[in-house]
Amino acid sequence: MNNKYRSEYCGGLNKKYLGKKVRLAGWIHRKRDHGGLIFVDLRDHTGICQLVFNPEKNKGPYGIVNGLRVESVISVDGDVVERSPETVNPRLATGEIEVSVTGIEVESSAEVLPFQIADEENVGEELRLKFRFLDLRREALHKNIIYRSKIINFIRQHLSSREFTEISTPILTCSSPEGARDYLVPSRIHKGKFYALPQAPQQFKQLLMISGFHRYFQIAPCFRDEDSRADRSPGEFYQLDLEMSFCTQEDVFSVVENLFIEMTEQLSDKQIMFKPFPRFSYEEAMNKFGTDKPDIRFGLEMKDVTQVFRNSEFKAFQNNTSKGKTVKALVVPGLADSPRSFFDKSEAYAKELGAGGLAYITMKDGKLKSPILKFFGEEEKNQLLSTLELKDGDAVFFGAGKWDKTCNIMGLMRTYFAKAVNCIPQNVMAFCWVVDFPMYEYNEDLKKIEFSHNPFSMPQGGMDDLLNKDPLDIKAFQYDIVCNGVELSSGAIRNHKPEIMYKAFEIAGYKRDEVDRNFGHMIKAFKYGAPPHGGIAPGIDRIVMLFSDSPNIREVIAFPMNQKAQDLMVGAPSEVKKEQLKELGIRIEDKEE
RNA sequence: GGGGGUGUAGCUCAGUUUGGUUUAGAGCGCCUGCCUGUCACGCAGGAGGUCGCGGGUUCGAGCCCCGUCACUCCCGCCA
Repeated sequence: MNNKYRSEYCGGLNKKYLGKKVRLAGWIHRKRDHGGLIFVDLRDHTGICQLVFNPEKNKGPYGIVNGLRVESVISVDGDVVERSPETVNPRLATGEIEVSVTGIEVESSAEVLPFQIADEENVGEELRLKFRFLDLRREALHKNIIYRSKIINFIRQHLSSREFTEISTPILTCSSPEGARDYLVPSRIHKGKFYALPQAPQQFKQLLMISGFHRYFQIAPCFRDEDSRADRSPGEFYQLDLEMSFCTQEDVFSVVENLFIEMTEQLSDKQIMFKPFPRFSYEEAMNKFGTDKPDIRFGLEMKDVTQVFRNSEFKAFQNNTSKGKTVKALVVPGLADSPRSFFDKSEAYAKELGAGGLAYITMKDGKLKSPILKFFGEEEKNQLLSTLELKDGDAVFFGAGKWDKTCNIMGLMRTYFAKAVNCIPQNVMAFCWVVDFPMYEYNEDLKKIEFSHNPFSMPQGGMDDLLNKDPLDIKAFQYDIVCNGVELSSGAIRNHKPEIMYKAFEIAGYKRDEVDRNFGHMIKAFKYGAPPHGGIAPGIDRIVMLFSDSPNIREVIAFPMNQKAQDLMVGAPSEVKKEQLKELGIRIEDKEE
């Protein structure tokens, strides 16, 4: 690094350099002009160092820096000198010394910036995205991107030393009928035909297992043309895609748990709440937490009280005790004394989520209190008390209706109350596995049975289950890993047996020739000797988000798109020249309503 | 496609409750001047506004009403 621009980095200077001549290069972070003396905080990627420009000692450099704005790029020569004790800045790593400048070279003089780099003040996202190269200079974002690099580097080293081979898979591939909307790329050579960008390297990684690669991973770009969320960037994102051959579900769990535990311990100061990671069946997760991505940093588990109201006079509950319906209770300590307005507000939120209402009972001085209590018989009250184990100060909220919808709503209320009573611990990682996902689900709109996840997952009972069980009761070797209520990934042990695959597709309404047409290359591959295999693909962006406590996925991506899948900096997507379209055989239809 | 929030100086915001203080304010930034120990330097002065856009109500609209656009959060969607 000793070249014409610099001999040292700004952040590395200290008393050891006293008396030495150094050359530094970087950005003018701040400038303090005292008339007869100018201080400059010079910033490079390692930190900040104070430069002093004194016109009595070196008139030239003083005059030049005097005319520069912040964020201009300079290279300076100077002497490292000790600061007098009263001028030491303990907040700066280099605060004991400063560089008395003897020469300066202006590499780039900066215009007035659209927003300030040195300030931490919030700037509107639109402007930040438009000037992303400036936003990336700011400490918060800069730090995140470096952290992301560290995480990815850790993953590479960890997996490479554990028999995993990193292999790239195609970006231009072919559209598949399942799943998300594809991004299409027109073919010039084959007019009217299209490549698709991969939604995930799913098929390729399975083919790699068939190719005998034992264990594969990749930091894989994935493309899905779906709408964004705070934790879901539009268009493109990255997965840690991994797959293992001759493995069971346990083997995958072991590798992934190990990875996340070591990553957390080595790259963060966060505590892992539960080791090994707890496991919940899909059904259990729904029943206790009302979601398939439970946040287990806090308790507040839901309890099922359907049986209590089987013969109740209270019809609002009794009507929801038949098959497929449920009555759920959520006990929240410390809310019994809340004002009426709190309960009203909570109910309003529940209704927003689609609940009919939000009945509640409070427990105070050993007595139950509630507007609905008069509808309950003595036996019901006793059963409730024993089921819910109510303590003084508790409030219990009820939800009743169809099982999945009610679980869902009460699950969201659980999070709502957790925030209300402020019982979510910070700086912890609560990982868990959700297992035993159903193989199929019933689509109410289309009145048909569909795959609930990946069609290539192995049904737990194999061919036997497919032949003999109610499809909706069949479980798959399909699992999710969840942390702090964020779904990091889905994974599965795959179905490597063609006959079971045809049968699985048949149940979802695909005829044999349809399967051959859409997935023929996969089936064919499975016929030439396929090892049992399985894997998982945690989202890199979400991992970095969790580790860096970022509220938003754009905070961990160097050049993200906005909510409408536009890159405001380069202006993508953009129109293209007529000639380009013509070459591709594409004509744009007039926009019409 | 649907629902919520936001939109006022280059940036971050106040002003909107209850329409009427004149020339719509503040901090930061910017420009000019002063300043040799600051580190968010300080001091003095100055420039900078289609109050997102369009329409309406009114004697009068940044403020009320309708529409629209942009950004954002959520639902749908994302095996």
